[in-house]
Amino acid sequence: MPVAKPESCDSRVIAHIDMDCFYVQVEQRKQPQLRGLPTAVVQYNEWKGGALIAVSYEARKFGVKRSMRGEEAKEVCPQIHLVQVPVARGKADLNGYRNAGSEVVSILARRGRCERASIDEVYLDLTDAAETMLAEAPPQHLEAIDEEALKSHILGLNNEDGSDVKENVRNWIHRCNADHRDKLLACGILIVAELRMQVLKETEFTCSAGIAHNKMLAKLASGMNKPAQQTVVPFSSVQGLLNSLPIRKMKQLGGKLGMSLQIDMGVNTVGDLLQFSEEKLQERYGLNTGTWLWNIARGINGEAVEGRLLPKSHGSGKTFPGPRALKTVSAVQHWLNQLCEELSERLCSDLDQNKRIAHTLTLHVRAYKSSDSDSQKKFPSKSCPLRYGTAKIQEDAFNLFQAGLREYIGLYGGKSEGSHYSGWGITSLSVSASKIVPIPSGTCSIAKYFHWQTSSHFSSIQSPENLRMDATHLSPPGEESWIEDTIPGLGLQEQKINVWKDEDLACFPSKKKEDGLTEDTSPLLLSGTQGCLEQNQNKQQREFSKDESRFKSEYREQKGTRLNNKGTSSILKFFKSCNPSGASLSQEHDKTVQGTDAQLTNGAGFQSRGHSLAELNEVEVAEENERSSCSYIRDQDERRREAWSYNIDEIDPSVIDELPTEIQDEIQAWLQPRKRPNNIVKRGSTISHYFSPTKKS
DNA sequence: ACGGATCATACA
DNA sequence: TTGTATGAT
Repeated sequence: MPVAKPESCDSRVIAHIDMDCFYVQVEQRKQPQLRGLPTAVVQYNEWKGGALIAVSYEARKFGVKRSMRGEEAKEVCPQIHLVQVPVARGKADLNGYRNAGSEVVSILARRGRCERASIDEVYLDLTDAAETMLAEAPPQHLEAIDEEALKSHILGLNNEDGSDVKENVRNWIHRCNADHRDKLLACGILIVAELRMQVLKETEFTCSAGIAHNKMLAKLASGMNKPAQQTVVPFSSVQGLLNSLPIRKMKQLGGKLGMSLQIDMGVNTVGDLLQFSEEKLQERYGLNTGTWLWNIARGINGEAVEGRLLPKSHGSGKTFPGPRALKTVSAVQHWLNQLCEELSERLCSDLDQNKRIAHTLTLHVRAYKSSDSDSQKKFPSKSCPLRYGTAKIQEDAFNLFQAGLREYIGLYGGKSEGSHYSGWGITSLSVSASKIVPIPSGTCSIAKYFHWQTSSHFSSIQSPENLRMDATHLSPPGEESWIEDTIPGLGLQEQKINVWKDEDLACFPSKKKEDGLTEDTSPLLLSGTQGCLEQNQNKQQREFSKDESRFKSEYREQKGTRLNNKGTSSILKFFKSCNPSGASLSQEHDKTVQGTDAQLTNGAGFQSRGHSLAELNEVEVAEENERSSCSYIRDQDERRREAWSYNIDEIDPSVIDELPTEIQDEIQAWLQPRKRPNNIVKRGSTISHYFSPTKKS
């Protein structure tokens, strides 16, 4: 998560975009006659009308809530329209929503670094765009302010009784005596309003947004005025906002950690945290979490917006509640096959569209044992190298299950194979694919080279040195050759030639959006004049009094959580965001490579420092690939030093000042490493009980 | 023994 | 590296 005490003078412009009841909107776009009507999306219609997973704002007026059953919803709102989630292979199929989310992301990524935070949320770093606007076309001098921007909510802006709210907003934006931060936020208002209109125009979806100086505040703000509105958090209103904000409303504090703060420390609002010294918080919650909390209390949150448009893993799962628990191995096998089919399909799409390959297959199972003494035991997760091809994934997943089952049952749990009840039941199955890395673009020949030479693991192909050599001395392959050239590289996972049989190649190389699963995702221009956003001025204040007791009962038992920082590479992002061309969603990693030339022209001041920008970019490109392959984060700084071939400690400080600020920040971060080992825990302090009451110590 | 299906990330 | 746990939507 976070850490590192970031600069308290954080003048970034960060936006959090949140789609309004997204699944409902997707369904309403498919069935436009549902627009404006109370609607909910429901899955699994058979039991009590299914569970609601998204509710339109019209339906919310009637008291319909998420996590109601369909029948309950009908009771409070008889005229509600319930739309079922599509089902494929006996399970919910969310592909339509995923694809719709991608449409949105590809639009939002146009104006700055974009991080896909979930299927319907993104973070944007609009700092550069705002600074540019401020320099070239400052809002103060704008005669006309966009209507959508004027509808913004600005926290702390006092609207006197008779005053025209929009006029107040206009004045705030126009204010000439504003400090730099407020001026940047004013630019953010205009940019986000424009982006939201663009999203509406191109996708027919409305969204809400928060605009602030960091992710935490932007996220907080985006939920304050929904739907289809945006909220701004000026620096001057931060502390006032936090002082009365219930602790659980803060992201990451909605669970056990937040409950511990409340019960163990008497912290009810974020403001209450201010009483505690950083040391005190560290003492109780560890160095990283303690520092993070200390910062949060002050509205400080240095987490960077990651430039990531694609998910880092894919999963397919299903639950089998209560009576439907699976009790035979063959039933498990059947469902595993279904799940693996879906997963395989998605992996093929990812490979085809994004040129990425997953390397690890993981199986998660939830099970119960009826009689056994320790029915508390959990079914162990298992993972193995991922082999492409549906049949192989199915085979491997099943093997993982059997391995897990043996452990779970205990060394001797009757061998009731086949179809006899043996005391256990499976209540949840899921398969997932992770460690997804881009196919090294332009490294096909290098892949061959290392293929014979080393025992060839993919990661070795992607070490910075290798990539650098490649980028420097080799030319990119033809469009068609990458497949043959890359496949040998794939053989690195033990299996050899038969990895790609005919069967497997079926989905390749151009498995289009067939399957009928994905609705057509072609952006459609609005027919007619749908020009105005919905005017649902339902000014229901965010009630901060929800289900308070939910956790209190549960919280009697155990431990907490640790929040940590991770390394960031803003340098790469700096160059990325310098590239003005819109990010094609399907090629985000390609862009980092191909963008090299364009980036060369941007870096101006950099070259004079004795290192060609070409070198720098190659290194960064390599590291981008490496980072995506995860598990290298720890060594990143060391690698950087080696790659740059001089000691970071010897950098002349005066040189740093001339670099772009984003890079300055990064270098500062290197100079004073941010992540501290979290292992110092005092005995007898709250933390020990917080972390492991039930088990071994 | 229902909020279901996905995601991300930290820690041991 | 794998496996577990937490948290969010």
